[in-house]
Amino acid sequence: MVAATAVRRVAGKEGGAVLSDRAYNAIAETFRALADPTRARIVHLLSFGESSVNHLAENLTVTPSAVSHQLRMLRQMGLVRFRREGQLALYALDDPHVAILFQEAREHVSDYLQEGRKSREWL
Amino acid sequence: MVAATAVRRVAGKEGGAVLSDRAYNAIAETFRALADPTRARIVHLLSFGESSVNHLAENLTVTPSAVSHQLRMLRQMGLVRFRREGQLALYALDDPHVAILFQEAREHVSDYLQEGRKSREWL
DNA sequence: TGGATACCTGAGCAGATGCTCATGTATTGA
DNA sequence: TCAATACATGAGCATCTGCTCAGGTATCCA
Repeated sequence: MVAATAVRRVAGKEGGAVLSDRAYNAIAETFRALADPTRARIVHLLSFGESSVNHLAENLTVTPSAVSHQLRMLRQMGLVRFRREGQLALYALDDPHVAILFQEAREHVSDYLQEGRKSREWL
Repeated sequence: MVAATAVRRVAGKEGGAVLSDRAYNAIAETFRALADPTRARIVHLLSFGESSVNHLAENLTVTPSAVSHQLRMLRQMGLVRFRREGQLALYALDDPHVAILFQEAREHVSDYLQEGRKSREWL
């Protein structure tokens, strides 16, 4: 019963309240969108600006088909939006939180590795 | 070739550089740790303070075994740490980035739903 | 109109995931 | 020492994921 008092104060509005199942599902879904190396790379590339499907595919060394599938998922999860320009489909990040999430995870990984639990030569 | 110039400037240190495969894998792994409703709830509960396995299990309405399995994963991924106190294993978040990540995802979901693309009665 | 380019999408498959069940280990108190 | 409590963990299974492959749609240009 260690954190019981904190957990039990189901406060009003923002703050220390336990959320609904639906909220946790939506939050987990957001993380799931970024929980794959290919999608993480897509999001990172898009943080530099909008990009076409083939351009992403070339940079990621994966087939345009695979990228298209992943972009569809990212679209459905509300992380990216796209517009057409001629034959091109130009994708971009949908809101600032997405880039912040990526940056925050990157810093967590950096801190984690700095504690000497793993090698760090890739940073 | 829309975002090509931005992508190509493989800047020094922090900034607009493309990361290594290992970096993207580690970042994706961090998101994967939070990409399940049960684990998202565990992390949210732990953001209020440390907690025992059984206490988490009761609050999440899942078996202690399932919680223990998930905690093991969160431990291996560096999101939580634990200490023993008698028979209890008390778990806590390992670094501030974890709580920030959760909060940022929560805000993303909130913004996303505010745009009227889905219902919002759970917030 | 017809071909080329750019992208989308359904089917299917190998591998990963999250749970339950059964069992093992560590700490406490009688 | 022995039972009880609190966790940990391996095995097994239903389900999900991410990819490839094959085909489909939309736009441009000759």
